[in-house]
Parts: sequence; structure tokens; C-alpha cells
Amino acid sequence: MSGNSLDFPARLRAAGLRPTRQRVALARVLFEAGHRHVTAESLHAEVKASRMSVSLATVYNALNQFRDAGLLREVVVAPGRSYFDTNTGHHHHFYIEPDGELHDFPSEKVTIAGLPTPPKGTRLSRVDVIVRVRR
Amino acid sequence: MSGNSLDFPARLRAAGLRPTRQRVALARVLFEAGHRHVTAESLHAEVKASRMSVSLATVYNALNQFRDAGLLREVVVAPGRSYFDTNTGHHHHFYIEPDGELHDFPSEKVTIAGLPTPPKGTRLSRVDVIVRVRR
DNA sequence: GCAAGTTTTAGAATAGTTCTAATCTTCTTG
DNA sequence: CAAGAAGATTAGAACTATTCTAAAACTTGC
Repeated sequence: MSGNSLDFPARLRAAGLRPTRQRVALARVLFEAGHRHVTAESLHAEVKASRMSVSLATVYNALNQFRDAGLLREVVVAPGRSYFDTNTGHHHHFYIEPDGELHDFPSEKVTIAGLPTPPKGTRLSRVDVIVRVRR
Repeated sequence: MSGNSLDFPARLRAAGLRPTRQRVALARVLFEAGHRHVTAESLHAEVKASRMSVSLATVYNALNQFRDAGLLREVVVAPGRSYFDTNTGHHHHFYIEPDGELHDFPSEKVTIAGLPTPPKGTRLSRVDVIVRVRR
């Protein structure tokens, strides 16, 4: 009932990506524990600490591919830094401004009313809510 | 009843900024017409087209100072690009993903219910709502 | 196990932004 | 309105995050 199995090669294949050694290593770090927020740099440092080494370029490639495949969601909270969220479900974010820390909160209880309809010729892609807090 | 006068030197002084020639030129481009969204590059190109030349570094400095002084609001919608919005009132944004176009919409009719309380030791700074649409 | 097509990699390249230190402006005071 | 002090501007270097390049190393289907 876990929904997401720990068979990472299979998960990658299901997403249309070849299960290369480095993609599997990255998937393991990203998805084997609970939900996470990473940047390319933080993920690179983490995987380098494990014994499988992956180049930074590959980390960037993999993050973009995982996002395009729907395995990750990109969250833009500050200029010049991209976060990737392993929680692809419907939810929103707290952003703690001074530290650059990001936290999920479930969208179940959040309701947004009165949004205008999208401009002509466009359709809704996503609604991001970012609650910015400071100390 | 216009609220914002066209006396840009006075407005800058009121914001605690010296009305230098380049800041006045930038303020004029930014504030003399209706609300606008600019990037550093777009503002630089625009002001260069007028006869007053301002270096790119100064455009960056001015945008950051204007934002810190509350004259502009920074909107982060895409990684690696900062938009500045001359509308500092309470409102939200449409972001048209393929073009990178940004549009305001008023927050009057928008209500958000059920937001969780900020984590301990933090206080609310702002709630950003970005409605992402695609063609 | 071998080609054919992908992926990885190190390093170069790019984009956006900030920094540096010299020069120039603006403001204050007399 | 002149002089000095403080602050602002500038070109270019530097920096950060990310993407590109082209060669070498994998994966896969047969």
C-alpha cells in the first residue's frame, strides 16, 4: 500500500527514463525516505558523500528530467535558486526568508476563492501559494 | 487624488533616496505611466533608448533600493529571472509560462482560507499567489 | 556480445547579478 | 556659492547557478 515502491529502476522505467547507475543513485537519495526539498548543489553534495559519485552536470540533467517526468516539482521561491520537491501532490509552501528554508503544508484545508479566469487562449497549469515568513 | 505625484525627486527623497539624475530617470520610466513589470535588463534597455544613459550596475542598484524602500515589489516566478512590479498594493499574479509574461490581478475578490499558522518564532511576511497558465 | 543510440563527464560557456575601486555628484555648512 | 564629506555611478572583474560541448562510457535490443 506504499504506493511508491523502492524498486527505483522500475520507477524510472515507468517514467520513461533509462535506469542508469547515476539516476538510480539519485532516485534512491531523493525518494527512499519521506518528502524532501533539494537544490542541485545540496543533492550533489549528498550523493557525493555516498560512495557513488555523480557529476554536477548529471545532477542538473537528472533533476530536470525527473521534473519533466512528473517525479519532482520545481519550486521557485528566491531569485537564483531552484528547489525541487519530491512531494508532487497538491500542497503549498512556507518559505522562511532569512534562512532560505522551505516547508510543505497540505492544501487540503486551504481553499482559494475568487480567482479570476485565465486570460483567453490559456488554461490553468497550477496555482502556487507561497507563505513567506520571517523571524 | 492621483496619490502619486510626478515630482520624482520629491518621491525619491520621501523614500530616503537621493534624487540623482539616474535614479530620477529610472523612476520616470517606472512610475510615470500605469503599473509595470520590468526586469533589470528590460529597464536598462528602455532607459538606454531614452537619451539618459544609465549603467546596468546602477539599474540593479536602483531596483534593489527601490524595492527596499517599498517603491517596488519583487516577484519571483521563474528561476534565474527577477521581475519588479511597480504595483506595491495587495494583489496576485498570472504567469504565462511559455512567454514569461506576468500580469497582475487584484486580490480584492480573492480569499484564502485555512492557511496554517506560521512556524514558531516566525511571523507572516506576505502570501504570494501565482496562477500559472499555459497556452 | 555487438552495434546503435543514450548518458555521463569535465570543463568551457552563458546568464543574471553583485562587487571593486576609481571617479563623479549631491548635499551641507559657512 | 565654494569646499569638503558623504554618497552614487561606472566599467569591468568576479561570482553563482545553470547549461552546453564533445568525447568516452554505458544500456539495450537483437
